[in-house]
Amino acid sequence: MPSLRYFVLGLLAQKSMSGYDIKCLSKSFSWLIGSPSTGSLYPILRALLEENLVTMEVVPGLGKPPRKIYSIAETGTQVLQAWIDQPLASDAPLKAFAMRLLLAGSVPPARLIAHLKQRRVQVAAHHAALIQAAGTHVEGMDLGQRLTLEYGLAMATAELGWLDTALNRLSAKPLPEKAVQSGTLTN
Amino acid sequence: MPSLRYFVLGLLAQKSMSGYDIKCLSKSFSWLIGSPSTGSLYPILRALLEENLVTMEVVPGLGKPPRKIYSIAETGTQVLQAWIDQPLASDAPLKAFAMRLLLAGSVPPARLIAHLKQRRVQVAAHHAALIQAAGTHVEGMDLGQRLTLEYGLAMATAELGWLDTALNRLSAKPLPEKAVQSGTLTN
DNA sequence: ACACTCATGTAAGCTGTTACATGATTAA
DNA sequence: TTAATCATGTAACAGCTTACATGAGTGT
Repeated sequence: MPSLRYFVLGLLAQKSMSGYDIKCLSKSFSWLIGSPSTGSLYPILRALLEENLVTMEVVPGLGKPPRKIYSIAETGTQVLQAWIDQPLASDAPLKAFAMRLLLAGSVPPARLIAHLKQRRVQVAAHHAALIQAAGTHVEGMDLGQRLTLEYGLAMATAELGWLDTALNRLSAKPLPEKAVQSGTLTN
Repeated sequence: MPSLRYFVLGLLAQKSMSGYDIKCLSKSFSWLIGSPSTGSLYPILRALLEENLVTMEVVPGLGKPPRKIYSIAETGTQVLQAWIDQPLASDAPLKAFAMRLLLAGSVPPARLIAHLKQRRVQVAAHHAALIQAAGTHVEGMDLGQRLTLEYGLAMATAELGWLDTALNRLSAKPLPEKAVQSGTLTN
């Protein structure tokens, strides 16, 4: 589960980059994923290099500090694939899913669709659990619990909606399952 | 930033409970918040007790193991308030917001509204940043980046929508007199 | 007989952050 | 000259998880 390690490896699979580049790129998605600190990023890069999962080339900067450009190696792609192939835990947080989503380019289309479908099942389960929680003990719930429940439902509904549209776009055939009403996510 | 510590304290502010109760309750919201492991929960409870932020009473179980019921102490409410009063960081993850939302019962209405407004501003900023990222370099983006961007936009839009409805509901009813006395509430 | 829920706790370890340290280049 | 961006790195530590350990009752 050292997810950052594989996340970095995955980014290098998309494109050869320096540690600094990785920081900048992940900052764009920091709301979902959070960007790694230098204290974790650089040691990870060195470890990946020592294990021969990546290669490194020093590119002297033109009026800038020299940059260490890392590229994924053959062993690295295999290790990455093995990591991506194992499904996410059912209680995986949004962050873990978003991390894998960002690596979609390294995933064969069929597997990508499988991942999204699996996520759909898990989010639907959490959605159902929240609805059930709302039904069983609404009486004894305080303001915080009620607000959080609503918030969770809104988020889950939105995610289900997005997953459905994304799946429709990515796959030619229509979904056999009943589509979720997505009126709540319009704005 | 030992958020779990204050989260536990906050739950005890809502209602006196045992460690086990806290685990069960937070499991209901585990998708958003994640439920603390025993390895963190029980040591936290002991620490809170030793610092006199909570009190403890052993209730012998009837045909069940005895339970240790923790209640918040006066010092605890003060410490909790001080923690809640400081605003969330602008890059605070969804999880951090949901944690505070669950403690809404301990927050005076005016402050709760201020928190939601502040969150709205931050989510709107991230939403705008994603849109801008989409505009500036759509060309050079791979599948993963495009999907993650869409996903982030869908989530941010949904959250903004929920925040707006929640704010409308919360600010509608309670204001017979002037509820606003400090300028920090407005945003 | 076996496994599960209720209920507590500890020890070792992993993952990641904070804060520091370096140094060159460019803009106010 | 002061600060900011680019670019790399380390050491100390915080925070949390995993896995283990205990034990009574309850269900199959």
